Amino acid sequence: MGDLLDRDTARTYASWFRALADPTRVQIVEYLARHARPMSVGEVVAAVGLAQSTVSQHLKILTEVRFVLVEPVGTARHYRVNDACVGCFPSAADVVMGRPAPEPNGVC
Amino acid sequence: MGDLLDRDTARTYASWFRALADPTRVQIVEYLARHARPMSVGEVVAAVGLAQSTVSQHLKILTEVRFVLVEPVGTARHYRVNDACVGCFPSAADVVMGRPAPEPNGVC
DNA sequence: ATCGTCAATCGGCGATCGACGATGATGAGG
DNA sequence: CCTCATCATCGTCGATCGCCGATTGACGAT
Repeated sequence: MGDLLDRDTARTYASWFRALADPTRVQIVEYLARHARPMSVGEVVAAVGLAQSTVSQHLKILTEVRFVLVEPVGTARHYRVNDACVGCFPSAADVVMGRPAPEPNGVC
Repeated sequence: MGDLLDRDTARTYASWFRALADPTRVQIVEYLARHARPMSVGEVVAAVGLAQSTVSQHLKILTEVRFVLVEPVGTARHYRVNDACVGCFPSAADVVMGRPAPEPNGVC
């Protein structure tokens, strides 16, 4: 076992990339980004044509890494892309250079 | 069913991100990158401390998107990071802007 | 030709994923 | 208070994942 990147750092990187490792989530993110205004779950459901519970799960995964932000509005919840994260989202170059992964919990 | 990013484009993006969506693969890529010279499977096995078959599987996934290149050398096979792909690897900004995903099969 | 080495592939196992329907929680409006 | 609307959560199912040991295949050396 030679010298490797810290397992924790690798895990953090993996969790970032995993957020976009599903085609439906890619579509959801692009959809949220194109319509600049925050969108409700129902709108996303209508867009992707999957069950509401499925969309809710995907949005949960995206918000867990703070790549998507949520704000309660009445009985609805509005989701939008975290513009700060668009820039800080790890790149392949970050991995190759062994840079510390951006912490999803902290400020991006 | 509103206007969405093409499913194929989304799938291609997802396959890119999936390559780095596992901590072991992140470690392997960083390991290959740091030791600039092409490395054999056995060296990677010794580094990560997993079974040879497991490492072989990970390397297969990484080479399928051409993010890692392989070259047969005698009975061994040498793996290295595809430097061209380090720059072309899709970013979160690419997804947000709905840009066409780089084709893993073509020239990066 | 045979043996040893290196790595890909196969089959299996437990864990996780993506999808669904059903249920539960919360807030707005009558 | 009750109802409706919106969304999260739960339980389940089949598919895939990550890992392993064992086998197979390809090559170099004896």
